[in-house]
Parts: sequence; C-alpha cells; structure tokens
Amino acid sequence: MPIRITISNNAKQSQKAVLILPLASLDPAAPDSYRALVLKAAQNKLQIRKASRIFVGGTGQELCTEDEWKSALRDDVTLLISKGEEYVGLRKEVAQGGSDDGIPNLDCTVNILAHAASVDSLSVTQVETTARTLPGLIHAVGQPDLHPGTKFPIGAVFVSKGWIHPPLIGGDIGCGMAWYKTKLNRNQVDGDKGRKVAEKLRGLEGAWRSQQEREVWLADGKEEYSAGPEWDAALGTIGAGNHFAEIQVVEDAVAAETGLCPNDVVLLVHSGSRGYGGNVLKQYVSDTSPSLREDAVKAKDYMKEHDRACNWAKANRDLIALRFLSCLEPGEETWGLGRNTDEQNSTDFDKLVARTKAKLRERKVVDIWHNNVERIRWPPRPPPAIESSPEEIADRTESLSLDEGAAYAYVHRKGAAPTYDPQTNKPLTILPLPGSRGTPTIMLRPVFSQATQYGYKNALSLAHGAGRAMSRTKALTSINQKYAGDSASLLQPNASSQAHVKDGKNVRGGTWVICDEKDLVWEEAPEAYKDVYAVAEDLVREGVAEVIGWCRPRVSYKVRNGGR
DNA sequence: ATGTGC
Repeated sequence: MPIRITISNNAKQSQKAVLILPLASLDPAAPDSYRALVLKAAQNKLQIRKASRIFVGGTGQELCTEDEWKSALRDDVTLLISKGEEYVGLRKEVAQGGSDDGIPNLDCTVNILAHAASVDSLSVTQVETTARTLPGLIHAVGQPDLHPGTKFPIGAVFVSKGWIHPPLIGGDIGCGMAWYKTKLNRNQVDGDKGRKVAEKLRGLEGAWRSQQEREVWLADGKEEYSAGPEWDAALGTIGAGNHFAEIQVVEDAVAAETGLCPNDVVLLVHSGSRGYGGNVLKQYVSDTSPSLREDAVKAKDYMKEHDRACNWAKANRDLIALRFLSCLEPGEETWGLGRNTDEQNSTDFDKLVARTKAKLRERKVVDIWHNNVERIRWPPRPPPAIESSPEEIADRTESLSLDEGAAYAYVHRKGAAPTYDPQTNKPLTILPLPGSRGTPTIMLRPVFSQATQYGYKNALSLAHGAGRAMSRTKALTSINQKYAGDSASLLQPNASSQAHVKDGKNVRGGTWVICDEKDLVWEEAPEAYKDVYAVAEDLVREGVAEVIGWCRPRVSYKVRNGGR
C-alpha cells in the first residue's frame, strides 16, 4: 500500500513537501529502497543535493537500519532531511492537550485529594511543576498519601497524551501489593503465638534455587520474562525500603465478594522488580531526554521492557508468598517448592511449577501494580457492573483497543493503586491500604460515580498506603533519638509506636516485627508515616472509595540477618 | 528502591 509522508528540510523546516511513496524496499542499501526514494524527492522538491541523514520529526530518531525504517514508515510521518547536521527539534503543538518541550501545559488539571491527611507543600509543588512542564500532560492527581520524592512526587498519578515519561514511575517498575489467604486461624497468630510464627519465618533471605529453576518460575505458557541471571538472583526476595510481607488477621469485612471473612489470616506482600526495573529505567532515560514520544522506537522498546518488569515483579510477589507459605503451612506439600532444600526431579519441574502456581492463584485475593504506566481509554467511561456478562466485558475490553482515533492516554502511577483490573477492566472489589509496618491495613473498594466522572477525578486510582509523613533522614535521626536508640523496643508487640486508638478500640499493637536492619527500624517506624485512617477518610470524602473492612497486623517481616 | 554514587 502506498504511504503518504511529509519530507522537510531539517535545517529549515518551513520547506516541506508531501510525498506518496509506492511500495519499496525497507533495506536502506537496496537500490529501490524507501531511503533512495526519499533522498531523490528531497533533491527534486526541496533542492537538497547532498542529503545524507534522515530523521523522524518529533522524535528526532535517525533512520539507519532496516528495522528503523520499518517502524518509522507510516502515513503522515514527517521525515527531516539533513545534509549531515544534527536533528533540529520541531516545535509544534501536540495534537491533543499538552505541548512540546519547554512550553508549559497551562491547561493540565491538578487535583489534590488530601484533606485530613497531612501533605508536605513540596509534594504539591512537585505535582504542579510536573503537570506544567512535562510534555503532553493533561491531568495530574495527588492522592492523600502524597509525599515528596527526589524530583517527582510519590502517591501521584499523571495522565498524558502522546508522551511517555519513564522517570515519573521511577525505577521500581511493577512494584505493587498482593494479598493471599492462608489456612491459619487467628488463634495461631494472635498474642504470644505471633512470636512462634515469626520464628518459623526462616530461609526467606537470599536467592531461591538455581537460575534454571528461576527461569521456569518466570515463564508462563507462551511468555517468559527472565531478566537474566544477574537480576533473577533477587527473585523471591522482598527487598528494602518500604517493602514487606505481613501476616494479618481480618477483623472486619463487610462485602461477601471480597472472599475474605473476619478471623481469616492473610498474607500481604509488598515488593517490586528489585534491581531489574531500575536497570530498565537507566537504559531509557538520559539527562537530555527524560520523556519519550509515544511513536518513537525507544518508547515502544521501553514499554516492552516495562511490561516485562511488571510481570517479573508479579512473579516475584508470588514467589515471596510461596516461600512464606512453605514456612506458615509446613504440612502442605503444595508449598514444597518454596524451600530451597527439597530436591526436585528436573524433568517434572515445569509441571510442578505450573501446579504450584495454580494453587497459589486459588489463594490470591488481589494483586495490583502501583508503579507503572498503562495506555488506557481516556477519559474514563462508566464501568460495567461487577456482574457483567462476558459480552459486556468483551465490549469494554474492545473499547480499550488501540485503534487509530480512539481516545486514549498514558496513565503514569507512582505509588498509586488502580481502581480496576487491567486485564478485564472490571472495577476491583477489594484493595489493601496498608498503614505502615505494624499498623492496620484498611480494605478499600473503589467507587465509580457520575460525581467523579467515573474515575476522572482520581485518575482511576487510589492511595497505595499511608504515605510518608517524614523523610527517611528525618525519621532516622528523630525517631532514633525518641527511643534512645533502643531499636528492639519498636519491634515488640507492645511497642508504644504501634499504639493507636480508633473508635475507643486499640486497633494497633500486638505486632511482632522482624527487622534486623537498624536504619529501617527508624525509617519505617509508624511515626514516620501518615495516619492511614486519615488517608482512607479523604478517599471516602472525595467519593472515590469506601471502607469495607480492616486487617490487624500480627507478624510483619522486613528483613532477617544471617541469611536464616 | 537500589548487586546504591563519587
């Protein structure tokens, strides 16, 4: 099929011509190549005699290889013809919303959903500055757990058109939370029993099994998402910072469809893609161009790597859960794979992994990414009912297809949970809103209504936790001082830092915390975080979520030293 | 957050 393109003089972009290219060879070296056709037209129509380089307008990508030609050639693309000089950036308005580099987005809407929850003014400035300065941004939301990041805020959602901004979601691509049911009952974890449970949590540090076995875990039918031996070595480990795995008791759960009942014991896993995601970010951002045009080859490659990192992170959470379940339910042969010691017959290993994953799926309540970028239909439409027919779901999925002309946008989440399942686009029925290490996790259900324009107001997202109230450095010094350096006292069930009375009831306390990293004891102390009830209250007040229950933490696992 | 940056 012929392709209609525009060619323009790179050095003087007011000179341009429209070309209809007949079918030709993508190989730039071939005599009948598209490259030859474009260069000839440049000579005839633009009087450029010694053209030697060709760039893609907007992205500035140079077309050298066959693959680059293949991905660039499409109707309405502009090719810039150069006599050897570097690409000269084209300044023009992006089709819908936003603007090109350097031109502020004065019309980008900003919603800060915090009232009861305290918000550092720096983080609000970061949301506003980001909204105005990054190209293509059309909508920005600060969740009530909003807090400052190094450059970009955390607890924020940025919606853009035409542009992808990897730094907005940061290095921990695919980080998120997954909730799993256990077969324990509360009598086994309440009170002093928690200490025994904590003692059982051993062998969870360090690499899980061999690289060969890890690669099997990182394969799923057709797809595989191994990140290579260097990064895969961390598979099945929690990591540092705010990551954790926590054993909790369901205290209250009003909605039957959540699948959780009071007194159930659940495992909440918060982890991400470890070193892998950070490496992906590093490969795709440079100081000169933190943002990618959606049609750039680099943007597409980033999205592929990003999706791999997201899948890697999800597999990581599952493996962490498996390792914990092998400690928590030692009688269950199902979880044998979670231990490093059991010898496995390698010929059956694939099947064993498949069986184990199926069992794990039965236990999984929900699993969400809160650091990722997604191309979705935008603005949001009313969601289908929870009990949709398959046809409705298909229709909804269809509506998200990336047809030309469809209204879509990129939703960048940095510490913000989605309100829907990205696979089915159905609203989620339950989401965890963890306080902090050793403080309650609130169960949320997203609310969609006309009042919020079906998710426009909150950018189809909710807070992902309590959010820091204090920087790591401040927590490190001030909380350390407050407890006179007695870190052990913060890790006991009676720790005063855990105490908190809500509606006349002590909803905290009674948590055993395993954290052998001293700095993390202070940095992740509950005092360093906002009040999770205030965060939930703000979401309810904004009409974007309802509280459907809560969980009491019993054993909170951060890190254990000595490898065992 | 991080097989951490100089």
